[in-house]
Amino acid sequence: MTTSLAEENYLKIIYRLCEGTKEDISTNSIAELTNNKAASVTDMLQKLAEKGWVTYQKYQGVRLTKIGQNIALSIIRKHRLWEVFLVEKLGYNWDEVHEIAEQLEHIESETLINKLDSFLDFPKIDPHGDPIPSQEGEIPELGYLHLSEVKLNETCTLMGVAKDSAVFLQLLTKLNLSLGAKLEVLEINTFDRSVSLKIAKQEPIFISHEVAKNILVKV
Amino acid sequence: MTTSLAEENYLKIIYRLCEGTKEDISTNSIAELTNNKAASVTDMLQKLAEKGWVTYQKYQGVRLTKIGQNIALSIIRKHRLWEVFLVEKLGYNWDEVHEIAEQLEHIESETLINKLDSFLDFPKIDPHGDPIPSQEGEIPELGYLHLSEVKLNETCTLMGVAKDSAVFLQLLTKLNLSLGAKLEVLEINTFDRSVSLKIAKQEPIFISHEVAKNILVKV
DNA sequence: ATTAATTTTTAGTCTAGACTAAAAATTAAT
DNA sequence: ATTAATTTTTAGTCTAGACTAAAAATTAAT
Repeated sequence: MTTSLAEENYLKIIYRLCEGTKEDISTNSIAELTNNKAASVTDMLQKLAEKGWVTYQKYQGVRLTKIGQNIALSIIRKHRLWEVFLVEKLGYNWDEVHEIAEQLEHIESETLINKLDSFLDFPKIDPHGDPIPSQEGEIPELGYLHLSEVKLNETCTLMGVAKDSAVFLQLLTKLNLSLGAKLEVLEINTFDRSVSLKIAKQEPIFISHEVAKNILVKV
Repeated sequence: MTTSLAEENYLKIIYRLCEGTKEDISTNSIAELTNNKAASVTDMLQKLAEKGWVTYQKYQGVRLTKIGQNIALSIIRKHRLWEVFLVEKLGYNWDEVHEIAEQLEHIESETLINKLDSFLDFPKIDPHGDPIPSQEGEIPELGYLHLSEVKLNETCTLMGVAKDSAVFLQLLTKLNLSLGAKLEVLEINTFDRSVSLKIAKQEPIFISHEVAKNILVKV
């Protein structure tokens, strides 16, 4: 069965919302991320349920079925592989690739994405540190922590980001925070949970809790 | 102004029909290539005229305006650059890339296509020998002949094809006819205008007029 | 346990881009 | 120069996927 562009976007967003919660997903939360009104979401959920890609009960929220998950994972796989291509081969920065990959992820060709995978030498993570699902939909659990969870005086390595909006990524770049950076938590302010950080041999920098929450690290 | 997928496909096809004729383009000819009904085409032509991309007079046919031409050329540029990418970088054969490029040509990003161009080292022709329009919409006139126009005993070089359906390209591949091949016209049969050909040092081969017509050569 | 607030769904519209059937214009044939 | 055949357009529908406003269900607050 084929999927329309709109359907693919819904599935992708529902997948994202399902991650990290066992709860059913609310209509409103989907509406927010798709930039649609709740009524439009209800409409689409009924169609997706009809096609067997989500389980949906009126007023009770929605979850992806196994098939729905696989569709979502294949879109995420495409999105992340294209991001690697854009950064590695075309020389884009990590904050510039999201919108273009949002378009490329909908190109439909099984062979294309596998040839691309091979051309890129089977990368395991995208330019933001997010894992790339395999062709079978396996996605390695990397077990990263949020920088905001790291304890005082511990050291860790920056492995990825939990958000890839351009402004956030540009801020990290400005602060010299890039994938692989070695970090040491020098200070955690109890008042606002802002963090003072040392990056390798540089002068300490200062980041808000909001930023720390969206940085993924390995201790 | 932005262009929808449907609009882009119409402009591309109108461009193709405009090439090689000074006549206005008929509704039916567009309907045939877009796989739509004539009534749907009329509808769209009115919209395109409204937007200033074609000049259209009821019952009198249609032509692209300068703006319409530029849009069409930018789509063709994208199509052909992606084809080069698919063949050169991902290892596709020339008969496998058309459908995928039909999707990729609609990806919208000025920077993307220029970075791709540079990554591919500014190719001048696509894998079928078709010229790639420049960013400014310049398209070099290559002045190729159809193989069917070459005279008896003349030699020429295969520079491109006038059609890129998979079956046609597969036939050429089977006959060992590829870009750059040196050809000699050994015989032209007056009955059906079929042609006997010598390729470099190989045994002569035999092709129909239909095939000869769709092969582009430089004498 | 009601009532109020919030969330979700239903009912009814709208637009792009397709369609069919019928009408109108053009072109071809006598 | 009419008439017949062909092409094109108009008028009216349909579907996907959005919307608003109102109704219904759920959750929160007394």
